[in-house]
Amino acid sequence: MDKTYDPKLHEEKIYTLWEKGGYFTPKIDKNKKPFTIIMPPPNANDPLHIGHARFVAVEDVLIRYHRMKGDSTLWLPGADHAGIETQFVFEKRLKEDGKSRFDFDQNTLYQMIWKYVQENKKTMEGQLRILGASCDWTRGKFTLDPDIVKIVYKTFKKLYDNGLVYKGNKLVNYCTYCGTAYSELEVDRVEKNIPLYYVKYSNADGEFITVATTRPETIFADTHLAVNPKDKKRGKLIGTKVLNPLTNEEMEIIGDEFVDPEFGTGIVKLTPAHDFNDFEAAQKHDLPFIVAINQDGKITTIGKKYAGLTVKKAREEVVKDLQEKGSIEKIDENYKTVVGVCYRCKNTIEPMLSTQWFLKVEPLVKTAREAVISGKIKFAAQRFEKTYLHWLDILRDWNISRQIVWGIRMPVWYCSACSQTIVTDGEKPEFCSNCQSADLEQESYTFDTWFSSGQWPFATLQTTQPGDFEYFYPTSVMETAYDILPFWVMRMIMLGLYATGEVPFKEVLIHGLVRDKQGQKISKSKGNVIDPIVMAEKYGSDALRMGIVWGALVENDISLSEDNIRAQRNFANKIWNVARYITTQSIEPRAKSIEKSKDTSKQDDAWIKEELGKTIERTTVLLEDYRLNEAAEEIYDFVWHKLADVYLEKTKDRQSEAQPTLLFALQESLKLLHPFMPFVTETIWQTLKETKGVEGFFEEEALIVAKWPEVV
RNA sequence: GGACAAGUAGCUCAGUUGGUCAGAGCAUUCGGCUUACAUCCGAAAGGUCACAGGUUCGAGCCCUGUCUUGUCCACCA
Repeated sequence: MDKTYDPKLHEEKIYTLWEKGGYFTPKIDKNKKPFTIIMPPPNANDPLHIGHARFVAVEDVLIRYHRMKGDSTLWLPGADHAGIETQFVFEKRLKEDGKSRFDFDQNTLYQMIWKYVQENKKTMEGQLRILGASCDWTRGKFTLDPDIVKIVYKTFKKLYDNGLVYKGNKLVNYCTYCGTAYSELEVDRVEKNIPLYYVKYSNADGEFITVATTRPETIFADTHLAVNPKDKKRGKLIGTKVLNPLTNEEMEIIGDEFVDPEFGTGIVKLTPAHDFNDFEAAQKHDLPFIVAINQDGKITTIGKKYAGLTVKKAREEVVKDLQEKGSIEKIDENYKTVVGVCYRCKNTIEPMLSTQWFLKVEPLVKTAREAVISGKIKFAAQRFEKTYLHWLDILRDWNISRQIVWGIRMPVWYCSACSQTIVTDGEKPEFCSNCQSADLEQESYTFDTWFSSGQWPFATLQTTQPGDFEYFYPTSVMETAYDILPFWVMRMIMLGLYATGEVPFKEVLIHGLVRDKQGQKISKSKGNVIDPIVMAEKYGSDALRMGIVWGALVENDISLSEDNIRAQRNFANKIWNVARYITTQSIEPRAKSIEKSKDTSKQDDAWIKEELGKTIERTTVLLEDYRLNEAAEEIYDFVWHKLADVYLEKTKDRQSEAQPTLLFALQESLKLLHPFMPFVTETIWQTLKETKGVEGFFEEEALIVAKWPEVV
């Protein structure tokens, strides 16, 4: 054994040993308990980042622990095509080459992205191996695998047939830069300083009222104003008419309680096609929906002289014109308001009237709520239960269609002859079910990525091996970051329950974010990125993983510093040297040894065994409780400060006699530490197996499948 | 405007139902190249556990209020 442990010499070999040994692939055994984690499939558009390393660290600990406990343990890996995310990344690359997505047709673009994603997927899987993920590659799935897609289609058809999916022309959150509609979850709210314009609206008699608005550029499309009917001052305006300051068309003032008399001037201009409040009010009062802004973010032809201008430009022009007419009473330049921006490109989201596919969430929300309240699904950290229920409360019908290329195209066909809509489970119908025409065209929209990944737990297990679904579903733990709780966890629960009648997982373990040394969020722009692969190469995967787990409770954010990782590298070296000492030192009594009393020796032996027992007991309890950081500290403390610092030192002059105890303590320590630091522990195990003089120890063929220690 | 966290040694964090709970790692100081490891060993220093009340025989741990920080939610033009 070398003087220091060098991860580079061992990690790759050890991983190959595991993978070739088939240890990651569980056998379905009715006499054993299954333990299943479906890996949150990393996006196949970028290399892994430090956040991925955290889920690997946490999930692999659980997986290896359960495997050693003897459960039929499945960790199912995957890759996510990550719809808009990937297209966004890919378009950036196109832009670097001076191209855009509009230079290609739908199929060509799809093929190009496909190729790009396949390469990334390979990289990503290689990185998971570097990190030591003991997942079952024979069951690996990709979200665009044909059999997965088939299941997504099936679920969609079922939802459609049950009346839970509908196509509707509604107000949606539309990003004119990404060129697609989103659900409300993809909209970020940011506070912006936007001027509030006070615009005068005159009536035929020359009297005027003032309306406050942040969006003067849509004034030409407005047909109504609104006040609160309970508003004593302005209620009497209801039914009266004023003139549109831009078009001079008559506008009626209606009454609706959504208007806050205290805000602005207590009078609101209604733009039903571009504002959620106004949309609702317009539906109630049967008002017209006039589209003022196109999906390309420019003013429509209705805007006449403003037509074709961007929203920003149009606003300037309109304000200028209104000012010339003397219609602007004042401008509050310091007004701050919250506007929706695209979570991806950060540009302003335009509420737009658009025909999209929606999922009725109400019945799904009901069962999803029930599953958690009844305890069928538990959150390891209870506080997230509240967050989850809150999300369910505010959920609206889910827009599941996206106007992007990269994704699963919706299995919907339109008849060119009679415009019949036909939904299938994937196959193109031969004829129109209504008029028998064969002239059918497929919907160009793709599914929201989360619609398919929401089906991931059952879709994967239904397409891996026969019997998998029956045996491994519902899965044991869903371990993922808190920022995708509403996007993913909530949807998996809703869709899992709908499609299978069972919960997709019994427990949700939420982990926090990885931050930098100062607790700052990690981002490329801040330049504080920690590359997990670089860290693994520098200090070893074990050190990285232990460093991550060590930091804080799983559910809390951790501040990761290189110091932290280095400390764990040192620890890996420590246990390596303990093994080195025990097996390579002369076990003959030292010349200068002092005779110790039998009693003292016995006491020392009993002490280390007792400490070991306590460590095993505590570690096991802590692991069951997902308190990985404490479990890690427990083992660290035993190995370093009890076994090495104390017992090993105390027995130096009687090593021969203490050898069985030393070997036993080392063996059990390796087992305890293995889930956290799999490479160094397995390396030692494999080395010691070959070593003479350790008969009766390290007998299992590999540590990864050695039996978890029990207290004797 | 709500919700949820967190405020404990210089730094990053543990402290599970109130009674060796005042801890760990890193950093610091002092002394050691002791034949497993200098990626090391030995020793030390360092906190009125945000603040103010309260419950209790006893409170970082429970209750009330305040302050600070962070995150999330929210259709007020």
